[in-house]
Amino acid sequence: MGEFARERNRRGEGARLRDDILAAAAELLERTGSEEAVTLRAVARQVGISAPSIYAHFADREAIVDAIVDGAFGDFNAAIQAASDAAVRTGAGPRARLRAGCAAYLEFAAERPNRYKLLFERQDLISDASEPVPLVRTESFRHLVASLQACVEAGLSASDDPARDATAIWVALHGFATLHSSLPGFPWPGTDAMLDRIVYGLGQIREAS
Amino acid sequence: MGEFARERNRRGEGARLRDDILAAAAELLERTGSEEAVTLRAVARQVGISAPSIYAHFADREAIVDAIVDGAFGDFNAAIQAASDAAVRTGAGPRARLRAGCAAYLEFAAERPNRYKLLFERQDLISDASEPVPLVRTESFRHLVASLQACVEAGLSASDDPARDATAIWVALHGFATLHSSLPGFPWPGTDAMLDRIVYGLGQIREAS
DNA sequence: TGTACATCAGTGAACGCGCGTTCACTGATGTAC
DNA sequence: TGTACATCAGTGAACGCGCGTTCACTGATGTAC
Repeated sequence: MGEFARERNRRGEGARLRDDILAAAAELLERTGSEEAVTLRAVARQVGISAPSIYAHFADREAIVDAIVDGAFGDFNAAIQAASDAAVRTGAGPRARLRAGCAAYLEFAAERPNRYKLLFERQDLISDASEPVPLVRTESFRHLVASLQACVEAGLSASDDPARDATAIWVALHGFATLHSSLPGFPWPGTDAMLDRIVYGLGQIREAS
Repeated sequence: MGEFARERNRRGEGARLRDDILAAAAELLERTGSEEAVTLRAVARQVGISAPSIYAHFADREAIVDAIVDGAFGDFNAAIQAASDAAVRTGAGPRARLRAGCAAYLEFAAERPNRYKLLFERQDLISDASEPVPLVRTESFRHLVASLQACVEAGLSASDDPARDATAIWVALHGFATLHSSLPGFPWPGTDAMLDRIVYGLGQIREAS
């Protein structure tokens, strides 16, 4: 993944280049913050190969970005699931578990802001309204709904519509995540305080007594 | 603003071209949803002039986008202020006034989604953290804080930190506005119900009795 | 063990495209005399 | 009232750039015999 010469793969290991291309493209995207910056030639430069070599592994430029998006959703879901599971392992109740998942959401977005933006801000998603959304893209939302539902069942939330209130939590998390990284000059309240208001206020949950 | 021939301005009216260029660029941006689509040549085609003619009115490509952003913030602030004023005129209290402003926020974003995105999603805002933010860009937020503060003073909100809770309302509005237009295929709850949850849940306001 | 050869993992040059920007220019329009 | 001319509102050709993509190719590597 250096900028210069690169050793040719041994025979049978050509597929390794595919991973190098993806890693370079992801790095390029995270660094520049622009999907347009992921050009075949820029990726090739980053990997240390010639541009046409990419065609052995990806049909076109769009295929690279698609692969990054799929990988990003996988990482994103895994991070949230891991935080939620960790909370359960330490004996946390439904309320703390819900909050832990939401905290992981914000943490992922804060650590890889441009990768996060790729998940929900791709404008070509608009035209895809006809075909069904891949499950991997809604996994974390379904997890959020289930977490809030568990709070309701445990008598911790007064929500009469967990799907609606989970949606409200999601849009607030998304708004905070994107604005917080886009406008660092804004006088932001602390992330913990914001998280409390978003999770408890929108989840209709009584705060810790 | 047609795609073809265009009558030359009379002498002394050359500045009219500036307005035509801005209108064409704004239309182009709203239609394509991409800031990159606002190229000098595309704008020139839209207006019906040659590309170099633009240099008589704008220093470079960036200057056009900057002018659009300033105009968009002006329109945005005016829409929110107008809705808030209209509520006051019909005898609404602080709670209804706050909600009316937030409703206008979502309405503006729903009607001109790409123009709205330009306000808070420009990546070059990141590097501007050093210089102060123009007042026009924070006007609506200050209006939101004041509206929530008025609710607190009227005993309608239990908020102990209106600035923090106004920020929470803002990020939720922003998240809903952007996601709602980006993901039309998502099973969105009604906008009114979402608005109630966002404004009352995050503003710590008792719902209408 | 040696060698011809098929295959793999790429390369380098070239194409046409749209872009921002520059430069010298043109032709209509108003104005000084 | 007539006319020379300065100015205004643009134009058209050209530049170099990076891009996606194609095409014919090359040279190392493993394998069949």
